[in-house]
Amino acid sequence: MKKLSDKQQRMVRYVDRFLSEKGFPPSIRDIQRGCSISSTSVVDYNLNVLESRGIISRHADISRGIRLLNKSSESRDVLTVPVIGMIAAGEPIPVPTPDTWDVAAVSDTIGVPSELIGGKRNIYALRVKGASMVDALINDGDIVLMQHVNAVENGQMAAVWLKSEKEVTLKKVYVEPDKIRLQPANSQMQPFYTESDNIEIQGRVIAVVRQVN
Amino acid sequence: MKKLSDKQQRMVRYVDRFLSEKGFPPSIRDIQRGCSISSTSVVDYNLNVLESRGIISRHADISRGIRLLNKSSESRDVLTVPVIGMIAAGEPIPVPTPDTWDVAAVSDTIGVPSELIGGKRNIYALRVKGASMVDALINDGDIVLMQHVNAVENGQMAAVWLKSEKEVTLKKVYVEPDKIRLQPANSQMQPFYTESDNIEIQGRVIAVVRQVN
DNA sequence: ATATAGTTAGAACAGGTGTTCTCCATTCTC
DNA sequence: GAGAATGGAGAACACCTGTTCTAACTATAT
Repeated sequence: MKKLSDKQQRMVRYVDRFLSEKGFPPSIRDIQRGCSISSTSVVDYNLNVLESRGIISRHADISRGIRLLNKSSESRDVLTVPVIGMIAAGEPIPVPTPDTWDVAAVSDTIGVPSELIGGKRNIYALRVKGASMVDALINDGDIVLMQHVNAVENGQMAAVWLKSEKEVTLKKVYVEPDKIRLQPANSQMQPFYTESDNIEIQGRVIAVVRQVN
Repeated sequence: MKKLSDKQQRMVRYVDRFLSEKGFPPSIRDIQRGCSISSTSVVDYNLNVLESRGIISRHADISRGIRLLNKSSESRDVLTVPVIGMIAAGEPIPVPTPDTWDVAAVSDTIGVPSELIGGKRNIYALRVKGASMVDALINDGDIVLMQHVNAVENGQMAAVWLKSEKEVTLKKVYVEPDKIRLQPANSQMQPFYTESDNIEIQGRVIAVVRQVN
């Protein structure tokens, strides 16, 4: 990939700054003035070069129809997800209540890029306590992003409450004839089988975030 | 505060959707068509109402000069981190170059809440390929946030290149008399010892992000 | 009913803005 | 040096688009 000319780099920076300061893209004549370019056709020419390199996208005949690509362009905002409690092997996980969504009632929150959540609803977070989830490749202190659901599709990772064992575990859930197969995320580990009426789906695992040290 | 009319609510939703889908604001005639409004002057009229209520801001005589206000307060900062390659057991990890930070050169990026990074510099991301890192509780497909450094403090998790084994591994690094101890994150696993001149620190692990399913 | 504020319709105007055309300058290749 | 490739200048055109004007239509209160 050939390097961008000095002028083209200035233009990209200008568009970026303009966009974040004003909230809408610059017109060609804005770029012309902002980058001290003598003619609109020069701007047009270089914008076409930038588009052919996939750095921006343009929309013909649309004012300010410039868009910076490569910028995780879609909803690059952070959602604030409440960390409503701990998850450990020996106890059921906390369940979100209407109260939980009150800003005041939650002591801890975590910022999450909205792309990780992808529009899902009923999202909350739990902090993992203890090393009982290592077979799900989840460590002590990790944050698990959960979606509050009562059932999951085959193969989805879920927080499962084992009634007779009085234990919660994070496993991929497969419904098989007459029984349930709980498969650890670590494929080197053995699956676990149990009766369908021994389990209770407490939530679906959306993502795991671990901050090291 | 008086309630917004049905039409005004539709307009706000339309602007929001348009903005996140296209990356630039709609024109008045876009809104007119999108909300099935009969006249541009009606759009103009209601936009003025919305502006006087502080819901949007407009810029006179500027095409598509509409901006949604309440969004800025919610979107805390996300850093866009380049995903510059893969990390696998058998090969050295890609190292960031000045080129890598070029907007054009990076194909993939990930949004990360700035709190995860905490002001650190030289951050990049790698996608994990293969299951060779399970003893670091890292799965195939996980994203590893790295900091480009040449040395780490005792006990910090690092990407270590083992020269004689020709292998990269993610371990906690401890300097001991005459040798180096590489400790897996999974405390149930055994540490690995090697000579100090057999290793090369390629970067420090900042965080791990796993998106499930 | 009358008045008033709020809202809508339709059209036209004027400036903003993307586009394009022609000519020119520089650099590189052969 | 001829020619191609790249980049630039200036102007003009045509459409996009914000704005404005007039007239009419609701709704509510007087």
